[in-house]
Amino acid sequence: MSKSSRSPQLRELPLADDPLASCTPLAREPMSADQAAQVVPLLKAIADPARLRLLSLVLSHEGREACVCDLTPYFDLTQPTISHHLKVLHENGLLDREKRGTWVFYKARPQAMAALGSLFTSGTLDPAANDLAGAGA
Amino acid sequence: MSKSSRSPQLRELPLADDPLASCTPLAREPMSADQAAQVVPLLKAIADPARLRLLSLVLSHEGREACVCDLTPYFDLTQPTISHHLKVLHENGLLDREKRGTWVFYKARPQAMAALGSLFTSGTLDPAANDLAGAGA
DNA sequence: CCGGCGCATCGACGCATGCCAATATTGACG
DNA sequence: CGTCAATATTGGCATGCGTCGATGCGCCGG
Repeated sequence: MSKSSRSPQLRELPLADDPLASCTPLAREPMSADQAAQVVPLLKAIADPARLRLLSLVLSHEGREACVCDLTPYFDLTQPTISHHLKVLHENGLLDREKRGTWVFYKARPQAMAALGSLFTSGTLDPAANDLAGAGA
Repeated sequence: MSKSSRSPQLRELPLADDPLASCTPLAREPMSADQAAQVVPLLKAIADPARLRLLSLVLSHEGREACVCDLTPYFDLTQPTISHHLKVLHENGLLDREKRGTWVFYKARPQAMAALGSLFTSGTLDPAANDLAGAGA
């Protein structure tokens, strides 16, 4: 029910050919538009060089947290821009935000990383790890 | 050497606190701008609902390959748009392109998925899996 | 040889996004 | 209470990107 007119010759391989393709949830079954709409914001959030590095910097920092003044010197960007990117990461549940005195600390959320990793490795999107979307805004 | 003036109180945790953060390459060490520039195009490629679903559709199809006429009916997009998205996925090494007669088949590249997954799970970016950038263009 | 079909390319349009300068806000400190 | 430091917000600008319609190209059947 997928062909248009004259169906092209298909390889009717029973799947389970190479190890990778049969275990990642992306390959288990066609992802629905709703599922995609859930995950894409997360991917968009890390699909930026500054944000990906920010995330990595926070993750590799002591206590997996860092204040803005720790992160800014790593970039050629202005402080408002860094702040903007951190906001995006926060609104998508990738970073927690905690104000301590004058400083604002951003802390990594392992669940978010797990949710992203599960796209490529583990079982289907874990709904428990998916609630991370409710963190921001 | 990272504080600005009066250093805020830091948690000097020796890391290795929870299982996840210490094993993903993003958390091992601060990602360099060059590394980010390598990975970001891949992330951008899948950070789109249509492209993510296309990738999933191909991955879950028989033989992990599909022709355009198989994919188009899943979307409310025009054929040129689908073709454009497939081109993006191809240029970033996520899909292989093979013309068989009238039809063009797009086939998943496991190495690309592995490269992406390694961001969140395995060791640092595998250079062997990274050559996938040279597939397109 | 010709008509149709599958797919790609092109050009244009509108919206989203990254960036900065300027300014506002919040908390610490005297 | 006034000032300064750290961070967030705003507004505006330029670029990027997703989308479509129109069109071009290659392959197959008649």
